[in-house]
Amino acid sequence: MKNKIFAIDDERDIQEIIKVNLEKEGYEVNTFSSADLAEKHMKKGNIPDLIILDIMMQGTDGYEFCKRLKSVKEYASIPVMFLSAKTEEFDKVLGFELGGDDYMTKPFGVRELKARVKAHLRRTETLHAKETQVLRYKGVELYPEQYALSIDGSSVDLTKTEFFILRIFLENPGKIFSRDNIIDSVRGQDAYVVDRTIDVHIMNLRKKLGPYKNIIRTFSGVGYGFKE
Amino acid sequence: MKNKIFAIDDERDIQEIIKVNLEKEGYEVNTFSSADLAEKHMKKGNIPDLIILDIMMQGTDGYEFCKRLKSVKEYASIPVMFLSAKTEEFDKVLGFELGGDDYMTKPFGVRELKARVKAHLRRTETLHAKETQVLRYKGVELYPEQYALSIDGSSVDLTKTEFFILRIFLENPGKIFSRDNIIDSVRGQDAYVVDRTIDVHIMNLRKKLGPYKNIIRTFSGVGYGFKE
DNA sequence: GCAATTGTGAAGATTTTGTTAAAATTTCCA
DNA sequence: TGGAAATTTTAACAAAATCTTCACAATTGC
Repeated sequence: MKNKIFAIDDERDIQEIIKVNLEKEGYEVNTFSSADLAEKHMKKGNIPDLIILDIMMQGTDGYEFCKRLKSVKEYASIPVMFLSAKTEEFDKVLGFELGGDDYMTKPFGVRELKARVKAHLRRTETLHAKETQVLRYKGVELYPEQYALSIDGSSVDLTKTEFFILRIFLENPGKIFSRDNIIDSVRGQDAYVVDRTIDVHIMNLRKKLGPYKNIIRTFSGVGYGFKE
Repeated sequence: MKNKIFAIDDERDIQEIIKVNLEKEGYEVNTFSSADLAEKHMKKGNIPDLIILDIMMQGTDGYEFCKRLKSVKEYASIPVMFLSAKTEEFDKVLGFELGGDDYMTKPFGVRELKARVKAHLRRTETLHAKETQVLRYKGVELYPEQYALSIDGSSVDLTKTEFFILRIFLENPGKIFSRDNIIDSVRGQDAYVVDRTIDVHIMNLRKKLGPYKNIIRTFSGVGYGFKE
């Protein structure tokens, strides 16, 4: 999923440079000419993954906005990169003191900006919990990451081959696979086995599927498939 | 608890400036004149919370060191701040590409350095808190900060390799790791060992797990994993 | 009904893993 | 720094798990 970035700066040119370049990197970029506008947008439930923030602006200035942001638990973990014409060390230190995560000075290099943005997002993405994928049909659940099958909640062990066969079925409901198709996707293109071998795997799979054994259907003369 | 910082730079003066100023802030600072020395220290179990890294050095240079660090799961989350006389945008971008988290150019302002260090530690501390937590499953308790394992209350010594393997299992319950996955997270990306080597580590681990040896399950043709 | 196709149990072949001991490497300590 | 101890890695073989085949029974489709 695309990472969302807010660029808050009262100069249209800067907004454009940031937007164009970061979108080229595959980010979704929203630009705002003031912190107040950005804040309004966030209150509507539009939460960015990173904020690029000018300091001197009409209305709420960057420092103030950052400080406010970091005091709200929901927003505190969003990285804030200051981007300002203020080059004094004092200004930078203040930015960090108020909770900022980075500080770049104008004029800035686009490539450095992109690199820094990427670095911050890299660091935060581990925080975002990864959800495990599941292939499900009724009480049958297959967890690709875990090579595991659960039938009505209780787990069943599969062999590697059984796992791959069941997976191509669940990934392609309705599709019928010939025995060649099946063995190809499980063992690679140039593996040859006797047809009866696949039948045996199917049989073993059906045994393990218990009450759901009929989700694997036989199409005489054609092959096997999963059909609801 | 004090945050530990490694400052790696071949100039004694720089080392001193960093050490003195950051210690004033309450950090524990270790200085090294080469990345190789720092790495040796880390292998002994001395893990910093942040690394300040020069680029041009004798032996392994900063870029190379950073890249290697980020490829080892154990070290990947440690923030790396480059501190270099190389001011070209290209150099900065490269630093970030290799997994760096920040880049300051020499000469640098001490106050800005302190502010940036603080910002990085602020960001990682929540993550870090989780990392030093005890990993527990039934009577098995793993203490990440001391390579120690306790089984039903009595402590068992683990070797470093055993510790890391057990840890990735306990951190990812249900997930299955191939032998390559395992050795990669323990030794870094481009380490090659024979498959049977991992089996031996697993066997030794199981012996030490005593009554809980079966929490490490074998998935034939796939790898190993921890499953409740 | 009959030929073709599929289901099934068990035996055999193959692959994968477990285990031991010894070699190579690293770490530790005097 | 040298050498002992600890650790990691490897090789060789045993054991286990998995896959494949075969023979024949059961089923399907015309």
